[in-house]
Amino acid sequence: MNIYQYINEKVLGNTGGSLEEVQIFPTYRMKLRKNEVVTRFGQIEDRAYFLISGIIESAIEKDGELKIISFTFPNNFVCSYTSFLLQTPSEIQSKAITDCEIEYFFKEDLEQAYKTSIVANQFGRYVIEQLFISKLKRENDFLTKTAKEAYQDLIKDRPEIVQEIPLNKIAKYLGIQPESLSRIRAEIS
Amino acid sequence: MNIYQYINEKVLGNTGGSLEEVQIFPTYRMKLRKNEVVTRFGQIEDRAYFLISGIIESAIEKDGELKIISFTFPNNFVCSYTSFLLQTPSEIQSKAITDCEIEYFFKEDLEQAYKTSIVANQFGRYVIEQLFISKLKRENDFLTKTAKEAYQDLIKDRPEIVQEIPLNKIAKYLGIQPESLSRIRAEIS
DNA sequence: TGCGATTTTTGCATTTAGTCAAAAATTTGC
DNA sequence: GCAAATTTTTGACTAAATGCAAAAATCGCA
Repeated sequence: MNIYQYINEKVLGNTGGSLEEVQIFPTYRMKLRKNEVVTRFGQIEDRAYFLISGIIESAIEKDGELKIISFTFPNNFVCSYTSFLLQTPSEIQSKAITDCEIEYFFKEDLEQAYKTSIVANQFGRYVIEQLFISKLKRENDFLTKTAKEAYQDLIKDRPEIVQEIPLNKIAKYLGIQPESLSRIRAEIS
Repeated sequence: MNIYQYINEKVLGNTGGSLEEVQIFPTYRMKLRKNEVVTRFGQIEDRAYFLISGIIESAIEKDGELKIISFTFPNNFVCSYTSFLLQTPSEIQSKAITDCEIEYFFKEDLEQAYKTSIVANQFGRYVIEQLFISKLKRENDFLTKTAKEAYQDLIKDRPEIVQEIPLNKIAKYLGIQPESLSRIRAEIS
């Protein structure tokens, strides 16, 4: 899937047909090698990326340690959103953790599209709605689950993460240390 | 401030002028007494609320205990967003913790406006963008701060919460027990 | 003003997660 | 296929937060 297909299917709910209506801004493609950084700390984000293939991790940094806020799988967007939206320095770093293929577009072109296109606005709204819902779920998890419950639910709800991502990264995503996750795993089995 | 003024100023960036363009759907008003519930667990949300005056808390429930996800102050929206967006049963309960005055509108009217109005789409996008940014900040807090740091930063960054909200609710917002917050306070002073 | 309800604090035993160090297991690149 | 690098596990100890119970302080309002 590419961005235009995403808009056509996910945003507009079409199951095929012409993609003319959804070409609301130009898009570009690039490939990333494993470990290549997509968006850097301190940088002002002027693009948003759509993941065609591969996996990207997004992390924040505290006292020299990385804390992971998300793993992005294909057919989803990845971006330093706060930086993109407010044009502030990014506190998020996104890195390819496998070879990736991505499609991207520029904030400037998006803003231009927003001025005249309802579809563009529906697109921007839809993407942020989905992201917001995922963050609400995450807040819920932090408030209500022990690390053990969170890990068990991750196995159930997001098996792709447990299968594809090393445990030390999963720990940093759950907000605990790798040693703690290792002990939780020992306890479970 | 009311919803139309919010759209005119915050979404469109106007500093005055006619409100004709921003009357994209009908709005309604109501008053709430302290402790009155706005949105209930299990209910499918068909409205979104804009707080004119007062304070509203939104909470989720786990093992009979409430965990607070937000305190809403005037000139902000409050809603069971996941329920509103996906039309699923609400996992969030919102309650007036002071007497409140609120303005609200119906999802149906919003959806209708989305079909034809760019301003409506810009409005929906803007509101969710702001909420998303606030949840990103909260995720950052959960991942990087100890309870003590979180409380100290709350005093600095959101003094209105520390001033207006009882400590047991603040604790449940920070993800800790009231006893723990009490000990943190004792330690600080 | 005073009394009951609520909120906040304190004490103590327990649980959970963190830290640091090092061993074991696994993966990666040549 | 093997050595180096990385990831995962284990051990001993420490720090942080919880649960429960009860006392102290504060609030609401009649």
